Amino acid sequence: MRRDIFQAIADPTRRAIITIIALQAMTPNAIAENFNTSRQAVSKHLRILTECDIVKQEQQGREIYYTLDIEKMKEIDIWLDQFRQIWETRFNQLDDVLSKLKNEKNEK
Amino acid sequence: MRRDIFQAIADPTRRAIITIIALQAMTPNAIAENFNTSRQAVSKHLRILTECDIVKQEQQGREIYYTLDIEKMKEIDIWLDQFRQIWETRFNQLDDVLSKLKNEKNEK
DNA sequence: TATATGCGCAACTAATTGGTTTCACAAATT
DNA sequence: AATTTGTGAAACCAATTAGTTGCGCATATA
Repeated sequence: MRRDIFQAIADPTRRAIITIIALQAMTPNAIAENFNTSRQAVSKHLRILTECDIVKQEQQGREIYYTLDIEKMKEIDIWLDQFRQIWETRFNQLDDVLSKLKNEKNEK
Repeated sequence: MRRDIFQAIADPTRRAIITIIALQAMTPNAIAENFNTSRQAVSKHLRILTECDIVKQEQQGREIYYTLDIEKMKEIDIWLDQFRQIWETRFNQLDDVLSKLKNEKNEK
């Protein structure tokens, strides 16, 4: 089974869970109450997120609090870098076009 | 079937295809030659990427050139914004700690 | 005109997914 | 001590996935 950050964020329910536990630690029950899913379904997603190694858990009595390991999100950011380079290149090209137009105007 | 950008980048083969056609337009055959996959497998991935609406195609005779619609990648970037806010907050908190330490030093 | 090439697509397969129902167990509450 | 609550996990299911093989069709080449 593929267990990486891209697999983790592929499912919309999982993305919602990620968004919630990014801000505060939460129990599976509390997460399930936040949107239309059963506790068990949330539990399964949390298991997958754990296997993807992007959540931390802390036991308090019989409750287990899950939080997102936010730093792990940077891996996606890093993958996006390759496009950012192109975005910037295009921007620079647009910049070139603009300065050319400016020069042509000045030369008149 | 879920057909969004997150589904598009969930598969590693698809991520490789995305990376290749981000830089230059390519035919399915040419893409397949670049890594260990059959032409048909690539074709199926291109179909999914098309359904996810992140590729453009241009027919030239019997060849079809596929390119990435790079702008669509920004959707991922936008989703990451929520974490970027937290990253920055943490950075600012670290900043606060540092300036406090500095002040304490000065007070001695 | 006959053959080779590039492609999409349908049919099939094994594996994976996302969900449910049911259970067991530990911790809290009565 | 009995009951309720919070949880993980197993068994099951329908749907989806990622790949293969084989086909048909249009375009290029001989």
